[in-house]
Amino acid sequence: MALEHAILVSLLEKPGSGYELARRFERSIGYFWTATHQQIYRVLKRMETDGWVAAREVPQQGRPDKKEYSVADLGQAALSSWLHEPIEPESVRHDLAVKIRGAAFDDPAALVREVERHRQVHTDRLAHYLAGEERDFPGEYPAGAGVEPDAERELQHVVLRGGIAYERMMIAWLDDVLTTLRRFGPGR
Amino acid sequence: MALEHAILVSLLEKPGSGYELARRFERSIGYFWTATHQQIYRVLKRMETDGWVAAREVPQQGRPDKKEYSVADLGQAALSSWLHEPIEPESVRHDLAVKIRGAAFDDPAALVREVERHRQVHTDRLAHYLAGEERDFPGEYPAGAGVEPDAERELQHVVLRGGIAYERMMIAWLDDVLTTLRRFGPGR
DNA sequence: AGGGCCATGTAATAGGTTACATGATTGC
DNA sequence: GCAATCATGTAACCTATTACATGGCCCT
Repeated sequence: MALEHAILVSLLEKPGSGYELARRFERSIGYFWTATHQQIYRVLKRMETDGWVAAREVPQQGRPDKKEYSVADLGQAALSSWLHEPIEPESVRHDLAVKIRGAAFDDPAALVREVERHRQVHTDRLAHYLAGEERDFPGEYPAGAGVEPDAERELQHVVLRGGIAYERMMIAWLDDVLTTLRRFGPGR
Repeated sequence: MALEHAILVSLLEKPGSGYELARRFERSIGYFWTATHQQIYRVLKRMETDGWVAAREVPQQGRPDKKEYSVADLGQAALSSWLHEPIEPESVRHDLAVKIRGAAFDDPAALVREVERHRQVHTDRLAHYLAGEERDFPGEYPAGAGVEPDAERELQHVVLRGGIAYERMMIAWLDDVLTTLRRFGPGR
């Protein structure tokens, strides 16, 4: 119950078309909330009907025209009231944890490759986050250094630091998993 | 596409009724995969029709009879083939991260309470995990000590260690978030 | 000529949530 | 007497995924 809100945040950061939003949901905001273009177009249409966002036709040369959406007053209000709600206890879905527990009833060693593959994905993501941090927040430290604070920037940065901490934790844990799995020889 | 598999793993660890499964999904396996009783009964019925699980009527005194489910050969095979699939890139849904980025367009300081509440939830979960670890895996170390390995036990333990690492990471990150939010005075 | 990107959608299906429903027993 | 726990389900609705569909431009 919050794709709408993720879209509002993304459009406040920068107005854009459904297509552009779909691309953002493949990177940036998409690391914290996934959505496909089909979903986005559907929700965007409803949000327009409800007056949360306003569309502006932007003619383009050499490309199809696009509808650039931006947040309307009603959308801003909807976001604000969502931010003030105390809800959501985070529902989790860790396929890999289920697989690891399931491996006890199959062949634990057969999971090694799969876990290694996941480890690689997390290593790549970490590298990607760190590169983004160097690019967008160079020379900044968590505690700031007397510079006047820019909420949008700093909050984006703290979320990014969360992503970095998550990837580091995952890599360390997956190493633990690999050590554990390797204690069980193949073909058991 | 894996509630079935989570149920199979849980039933392999210990056969049980739909009700009992629903309770397990509130703790233990539920920390990695959430499901309500309605969902479980529906899926369990389908799994029975498909021959993945077998039900046994267990008469009880002082309580309604229950159907105890256990994994059938077809279910075991289905689990095995799922374990050998290389899939799933983990779809994420971090409401809080979206909220934090959204707070830049509202009142960052108003989020402090919400984040503190989340921090408390994670602190409680960590304490709960650590208590479970002391109870179920006393005196064990990640690298074992020459004892013969029991796959089911050790894999449960490594998953639990993942939960512990996750909660610790979250607590540290939420502290970082709080420090950042507090840099923006109230009523901005 | 073919593949990839830009741009927007519809349709069918699967999965998940919320609300409603029933009924017995145990403990306060 | 009332609430909680055990036990099982149905129905309606909302969300999300997968497949299908179109069409022009740009680059190799």
